[in-house]
Amino acid sequence: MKQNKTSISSKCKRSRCPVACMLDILGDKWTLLVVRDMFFGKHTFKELQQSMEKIPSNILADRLKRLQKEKIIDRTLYQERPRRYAYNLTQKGLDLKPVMQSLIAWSNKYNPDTYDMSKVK
Amino acid sequence: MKQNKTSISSKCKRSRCPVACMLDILGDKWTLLVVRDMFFGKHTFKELQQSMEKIPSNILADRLKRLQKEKIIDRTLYQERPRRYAYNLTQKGLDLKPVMQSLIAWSNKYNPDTYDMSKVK
DNA sequence: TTACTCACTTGCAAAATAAAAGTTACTAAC
DNA sequence: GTTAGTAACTTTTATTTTGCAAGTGAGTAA
Repeated sequence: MKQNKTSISSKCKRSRCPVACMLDILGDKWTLLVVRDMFFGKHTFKELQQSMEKIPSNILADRLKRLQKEKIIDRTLYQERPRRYAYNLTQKGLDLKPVMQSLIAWSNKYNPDTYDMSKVK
Repeated sequence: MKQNKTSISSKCKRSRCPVACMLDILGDKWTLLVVRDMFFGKHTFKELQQSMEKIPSNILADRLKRLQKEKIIDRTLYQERPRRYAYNLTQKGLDLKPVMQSLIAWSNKYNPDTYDMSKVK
């Protein structure tokens, strides 16, 4: 047990509120972009690094570790010699789809400059 | 016009992707907690400051300014002498409800330590 | 032997966040 | 009219996180 501030669960950093706990994991500018890319078929470090927002490689490495720790993605060796790894969404990650969809709908509704992503289905 | 990196809209900081643009506004640990509190009837600086995650007052002030700038909330003087202000969700803010709901559902599904928020309807 | 690629890691400056204390406008109590 | 108190912020300073550039290690290909 790490903290005991009148018992906040070990999996919840600030409170037991579902919104707060979700933000403890995904609340930053990059993590959901990595998840988005994986929904769109990007799986390797390089592919993720090349997407248009140009995530710094140290941040990408850090976020991939966090996402693995949270079991939102997993990493598998898909090729020995040379070793190559593929990141994939777990069921927990795939279940973020409704979050992605609603947030995309909101963005499209209020920011006409954003493009259509109807590929996410 | 601020930037012109082969034309990224002035409202989109990193790209025109709806996910990225949403994260440019709401992608941090606190902003959506403020929105959550307003969905639950908190309207004054003090009420927002007192919620259980204990947001630092400078961060709260900053986020309230950003949310106003983005027209997700507005600020009204509800009492002269002494001056008191109330923050309220605009329609744009209210339209974040599906995002909140899906994210709460995801959190509840995968983190059993999070509590029920069925009040958000 | 040299050049190149992928998947990271390291170092350092810049920016954002956190905690505490301070400010302004006003009311209420003594 | 002086002291105490409150709401809504702001300021200061220290700590943490981020961003950029460069570097590393395992392996391939020429």
